[in-house]
Amino acid sequence: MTRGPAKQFDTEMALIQAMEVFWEHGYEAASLSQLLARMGIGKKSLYDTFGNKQALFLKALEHYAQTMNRHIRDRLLTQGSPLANLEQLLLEWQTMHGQPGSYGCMLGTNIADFNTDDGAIAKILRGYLQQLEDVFCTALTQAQAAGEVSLTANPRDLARLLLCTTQGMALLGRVMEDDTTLKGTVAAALALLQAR
Amino acid sequence: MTRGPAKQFDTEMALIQAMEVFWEHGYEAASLSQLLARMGIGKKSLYDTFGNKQALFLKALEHYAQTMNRHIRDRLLTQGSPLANLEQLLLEWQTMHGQPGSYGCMLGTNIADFNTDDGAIAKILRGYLQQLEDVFCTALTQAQAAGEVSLTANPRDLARLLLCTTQGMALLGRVMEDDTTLKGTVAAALALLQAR
DNA sequence: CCTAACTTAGACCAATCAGTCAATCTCAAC
DNA sequence: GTTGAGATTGACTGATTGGTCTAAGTTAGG
Repeated sequence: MTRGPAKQFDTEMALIQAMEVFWEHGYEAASLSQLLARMGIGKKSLYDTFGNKQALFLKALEHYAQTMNRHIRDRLLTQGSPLANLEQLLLEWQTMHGQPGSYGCMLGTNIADFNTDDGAIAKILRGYLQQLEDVFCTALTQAQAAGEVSLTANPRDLARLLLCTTQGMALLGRVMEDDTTLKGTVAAALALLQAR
Repeated sequence: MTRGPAKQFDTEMALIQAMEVFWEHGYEAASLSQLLARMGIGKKSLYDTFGNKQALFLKALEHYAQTMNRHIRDRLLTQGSPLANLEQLLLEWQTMHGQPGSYGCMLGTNIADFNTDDGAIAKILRGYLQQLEDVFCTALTQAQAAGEVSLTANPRDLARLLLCTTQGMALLGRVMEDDTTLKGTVAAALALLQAR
């Protein structure tokens, strides 16, 4: 089939390294030199393999979103009490983004770089956020069915609230010194959800 | 006292223009050319008047934070029902950040550019966010005193939840096409606060 | 073995970045 | 009116940006 030598690097591994740089710094602030250094490959290899910076970013973003959304879906839509699953997820989110050196959520971090005007990429970001909202909504509906959340609450709106809150948590986690803010946030959210 | 001609531009006006650019694009992405164009002044004038890009940003950030924090304080800690005041504020926030072309909150937008490692600026951002949390906490305590919010709720944690949620709203407003997400978020938040 | 397809390293490109400086201009104080 | 401090303009700096391209190296297929 193909002639010549094989690639000297693992494509998927390099993509993950690139994802980490974009995650940490955002699209604009992630320079090619940083990307190349972390990926451990040459400039030409990057352009031959991934196209250009934006194409690489899109692949990295897709990898991040699919991984995270699947993880959250698995955590929420599993056996056991829906509300307890949600509680587990929020506590995990609090721990993950509350520790120093947290980079927040890659979706949120990059929203600043691609506002509504950048049609294409903004649309992709919206899609992933919508997926997240849908998972939350499904979980909340199940919690209502299980009698764990009041039936008077609108699960769709509640899911939107959860989306905003979790994104805000990830964002603030980037700048906060300790996990006080996030711990309080999760405690209050759980208290509100459980009280009826 | 001073000799020579007066400045040909209004310093405070120029600062506000600069603030808008930083607000829209964030610190890193706001280029000097954009700043100069919007401020309508020459490069030398900028450096003579404000120091450098970072000093200009700090002044712009301070102006933004003081204006916004004072506005929110005025809205919340005024006469009338504390909970109704909070409701008014959330609806205003929803309207402001739900419309297309919204730039979100300047604090949140710039968190991505200055993570915990950038000690000085991160500290300033934390300070302004803390002020916001404190105002929320005071308002919630008043709402409890007025019997509008359950006494079992922890006002400090509730304030932290409000902080994360409002920052998340401003962030998502940057990328969302319509105000559906934000409207739902506010509706759910108000329902949870009022239910009791 | 030998060649052609493929990869790689690094020189190179124009554009832009933040920031500086010298020359010019303007006007208030004396 | 003269003078000189302050303001303005635009050319200029070195570094860095994302991206291209040439030349050399490597290895599989015939």
